[in-house]
Amino acid sequence: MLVVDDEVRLAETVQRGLAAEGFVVDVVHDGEEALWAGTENAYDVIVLDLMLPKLNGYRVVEQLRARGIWTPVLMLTAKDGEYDQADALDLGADDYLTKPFSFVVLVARLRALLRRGAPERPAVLSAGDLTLDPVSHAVARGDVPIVLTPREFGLLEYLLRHKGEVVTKSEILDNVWDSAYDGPANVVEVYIGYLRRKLDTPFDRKSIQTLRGFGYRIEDKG
Amino acid sequence: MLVVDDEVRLAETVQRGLAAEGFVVDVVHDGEEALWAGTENAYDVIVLDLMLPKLNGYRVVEQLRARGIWTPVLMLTAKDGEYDQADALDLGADDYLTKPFSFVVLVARLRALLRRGAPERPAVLSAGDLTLDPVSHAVARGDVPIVLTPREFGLLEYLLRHKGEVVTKSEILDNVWDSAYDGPANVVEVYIGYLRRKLDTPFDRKSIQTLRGFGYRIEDKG
DNA sequence: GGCGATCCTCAGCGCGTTCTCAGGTACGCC
DNA sequence: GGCGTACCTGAGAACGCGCTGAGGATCGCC
Repeated sequence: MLVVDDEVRLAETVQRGLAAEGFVVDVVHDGEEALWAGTENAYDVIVLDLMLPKLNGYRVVEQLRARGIWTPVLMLTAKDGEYDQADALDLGADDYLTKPFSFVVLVARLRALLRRGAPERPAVLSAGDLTLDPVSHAVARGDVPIVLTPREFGLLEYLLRHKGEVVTKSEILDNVWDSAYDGPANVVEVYIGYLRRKLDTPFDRKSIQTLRGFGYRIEDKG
Repeated sequence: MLVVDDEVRLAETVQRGLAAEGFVVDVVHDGEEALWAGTENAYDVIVLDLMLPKLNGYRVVEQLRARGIWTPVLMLTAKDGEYDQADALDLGADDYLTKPFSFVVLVARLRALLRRGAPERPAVLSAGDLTLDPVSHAVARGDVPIVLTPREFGLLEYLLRHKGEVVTKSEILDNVWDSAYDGPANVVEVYIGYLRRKLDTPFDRKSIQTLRGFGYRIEDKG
């Protein structure tokens, strides 16, 4: 468990109390340390103050989620406005607690979070061992990350969202390219070519099938 | 999308968040309104609190299902006892989420529901063990996929859409070939030949029958 | 300004698809 | 069985789709 709070004494108190409850607790005091610690270690839960030096709690959660880290986060907030709570939840926090809080409530909420386990990740698109995470903009073949340009990413995302279906070149142009675009449809072929090069070498796969006269299709088996 | 919750502020927060995700959201605050709204409108998904004035969530789902309305329902429950969740699913809910929930989880679950509910593809055409899926442009004899050219595919699709009927060559020319085509009607014979070769070998079938002087017919038994 | 990354255009080529044609085959009728 | 006609099929030519490499335009960054 990780506790992040810039009020050193409060953090230490919480740490001692949680240790007494049987938790193993790391403590850091600013947003950058929190991000680093949260990225490097597989905590089961993170207690995160909203007001932090260097990087506030919002940004820490945002960054963690963007990196594909879905450790449950309990947000501590000194304010109690509706917006702050909503913002926290929007950004991917799983629960929040308004300061000042009672220690037993904190423990109860933490236990609840642990019981629920890590939240289900937002849908990750996939085809075989090829994965695409729309949230973190990450693409990988198995464990090997693949770097795509924005256009390539958009094209692959569209194909994966229509996995198993045939998509025509004009459908692709309508949905992946700007509506103002009216150049030759040949761009699609070019970008399919780029994608194939990145997705299939050196993996020796044929991710994207051409159906001559119809369009393209990406299959579930990848 | 319909959100039903008697906690007005929470409902509004959820509405705002979902709107930001691109959903169109109606909100009501008690069970009777929910039932009415759910009956009158064809929502793609309903988010339903369990504890509601007038008619609780269980009853709403029950009533909706009894009326033949199978809109996917995600149930929100403040309790987290095993029984409640099981009850919700028994009564016809499609998923549940325990309060408090994180927003990203809600969105992820909703997307999952929409994905699950959506795949109602248009009917797959078939004749015996021969299948043709207009969406994926896939043709198969049993489990064995068959690759067809666009012209062959169009011809087979037309025959299957008139399964059991006799279609004349001129009908085929009018509907499968471009209207500008005015060459010899012999092309139809040629393509029937291509199809037979691909569909019947090595399967030893006679998919397409010739009715001399009238045209062709494809039977249900394939 | 130079440089790299990204996006797009263009022309050439390979090859799959489409269609034509001619000759062979099978059906139906007398 | 013989004949006419409708249908089938193999070969090959013409066409056009899709792939690719080269290169220009634009933009952000050092």
